[in-house]
Amino acid sequence: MSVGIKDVAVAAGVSPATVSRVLANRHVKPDLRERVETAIRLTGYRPNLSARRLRSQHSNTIGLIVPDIRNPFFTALSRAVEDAAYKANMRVVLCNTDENPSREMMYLRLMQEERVTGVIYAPTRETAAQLDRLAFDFPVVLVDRHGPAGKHDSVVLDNRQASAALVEHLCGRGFTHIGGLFGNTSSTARDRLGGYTEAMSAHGLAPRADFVAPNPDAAAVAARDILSRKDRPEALIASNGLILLGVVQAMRELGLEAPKDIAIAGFDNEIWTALMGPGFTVIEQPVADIGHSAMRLLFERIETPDMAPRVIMLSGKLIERNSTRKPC
Amino acid sequence: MSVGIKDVAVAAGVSPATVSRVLANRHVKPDLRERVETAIRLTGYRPNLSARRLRSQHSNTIGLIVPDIRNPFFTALSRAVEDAAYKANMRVVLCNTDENPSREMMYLRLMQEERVTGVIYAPTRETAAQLDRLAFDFPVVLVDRHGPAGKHDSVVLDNRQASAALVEHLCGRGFTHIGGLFGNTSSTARDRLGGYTEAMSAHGLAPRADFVAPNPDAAAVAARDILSRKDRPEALIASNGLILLGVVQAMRELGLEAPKDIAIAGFDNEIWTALMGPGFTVIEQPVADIGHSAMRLLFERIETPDMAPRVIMLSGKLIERNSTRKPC
DNA sequence: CAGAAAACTGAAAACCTTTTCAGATTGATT
DNA sequence: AATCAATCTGAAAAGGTTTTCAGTTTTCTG
Repeated sequence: MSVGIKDVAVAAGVSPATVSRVLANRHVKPDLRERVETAIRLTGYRPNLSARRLRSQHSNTIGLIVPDIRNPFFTALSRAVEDAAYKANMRVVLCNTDENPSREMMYLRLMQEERVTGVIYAPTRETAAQLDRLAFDFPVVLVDRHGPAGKHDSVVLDNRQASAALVEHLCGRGFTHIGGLFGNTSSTARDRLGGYTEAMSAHGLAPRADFVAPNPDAAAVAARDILSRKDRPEALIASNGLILLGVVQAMRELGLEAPKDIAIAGFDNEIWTALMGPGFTVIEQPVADIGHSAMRLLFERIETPDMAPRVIMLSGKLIERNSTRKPC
Repeated sequence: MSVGIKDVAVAAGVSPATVSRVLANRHVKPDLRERVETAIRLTGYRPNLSARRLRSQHSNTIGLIVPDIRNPFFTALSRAVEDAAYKANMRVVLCNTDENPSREMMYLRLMQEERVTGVIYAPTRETAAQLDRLAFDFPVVLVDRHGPAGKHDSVVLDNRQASAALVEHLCGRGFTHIGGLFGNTSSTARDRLGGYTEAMSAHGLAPRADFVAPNPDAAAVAARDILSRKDRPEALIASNGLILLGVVQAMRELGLEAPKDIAIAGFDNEIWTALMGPGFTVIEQPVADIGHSAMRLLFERIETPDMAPRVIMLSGKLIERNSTRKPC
């Protein structure tokens, strides 16, 4: 029914092996090659990737495992990964874990069954912690989040530095009572917390951090609480774009405005951060760069499996907007 | 090296066929099944999906072809599709076309080679137009956009109605000079234009439509022009979320505010539309529903290949916010 | 309890390629 | 012109599973 390499071979008066070689661009004499190529065109042959993968033992597939593609950071990441992948003639299969360790495990198992060439993966802290106990048959590059101390290839933002930069910025503008609202699932949130705490201490200020599931709704609930406290902070740092959104929502509900009632700073330079209200001060992540770097690391790891693990740390860029202006 | 079904068979003292049957949950006597299952556990066997696909001739893979995953509508759609897919034990491979017909063709060809079970696809108008000349070996469900008159399974918003609802709403609030900024690549934008034009005419009003590539930057450029005209409209409709974003950006640059200087309405109920400025009046699309319906259609088509094509048309929901309040 | 039907199992074929191996051809070198 | 190396080609094996076919065991029926 479907036309295979054999049919092409017959049509071209040649052996299947030769057709295969033409397809793989190996040396076959011009006249034969010619005949095969027209035969391919005539028969409308399309290779069967399953067969090809089975025999050649590599899948041309990379897995992308992220918490939730709806987080704009991961959306942009996935786009970068997909572009790089298809340029290298690879497919991307997409997996959302919802920060759920058991979903993570099931997807990792799936990647194994799929015999993927490699995986790009943003693990929860829980799974990341036992990452070296897990042994994979494929290279894994962690992205946005790291595993146990430098044991795995990874591409992350310099989160401590970025977080500290936010604190510096707020201090520079005269704020001293600076709160932070951090995600509770990722190493990234932890690192941002670390940078925040250190920088606060360095300025002799008392850190005051809260933790929350990294989604707008949960963040809004927490933010409502923080913003309603008697000792409401003068400034609040949100540890990612979704949490920032929750904070903004809570402020709206409480009728508060930045920077008049409280200064706000966060992560992820989503379009709306520039367009909404006063404009929000954020750390911009080089997300396309993160994606491309991850793919590069992956390819290099495939090339040279025994290389020592590498951690690429990219720096964020502080984008100052009016949400952190000191109200006169 | 890798443990296969044969190794399991040996370990269990049984034939490979039996192992296969256990795996596929077919009738095999309890004691054998037991032995096989422990053998599987002991050996750490993981099926090889390529081999399985090659032999069984179905791939458990569905392709998702969208213009750009970064468009939040398609992000949400992909999430819905992925959820449904993995529930049905299928993988999703993701393809971004950038509204580029040649990329569309290459991805469709790829889907063919991948022998996918089916494809969910948001085509450009250009490719959609010749969709019945293309013959695929797999079922295709169009989503968000339709092909030539009801010839293909598809799930779309009732775009004409939704667009008309926006016009009605604006008329009801006393606006008469209502402009529209529409995308220029999709059937959807066309339909929204149609609804807009009709509804305007029905009210004896003159439609005034502009067209633009459906991304924020292009939309901002066009919007700057529209908003700077001497006869700037009293109200402006943006035909999707990205274009709405461009409009908002242009307004900000020009120092205009909704609804004071101009009323704004659009499509896609992104979080920011509720949170930004006055709150933006939009048509909310039941995007998760669209994704699930598409998957359902796909599965039913696989089940019953000869069924007549079906078009599911879902209605949008008008969400009134203050961007369309009549300024006193 | 015999015979028929049903359920179960294993050997081997099949799925479609790529790859290996060996043979054949070509081209270069003496 | 003969030899050697290099290049090219085809036959056949291999990759890991499912499926078919046929044979065996069990269950059911009368």
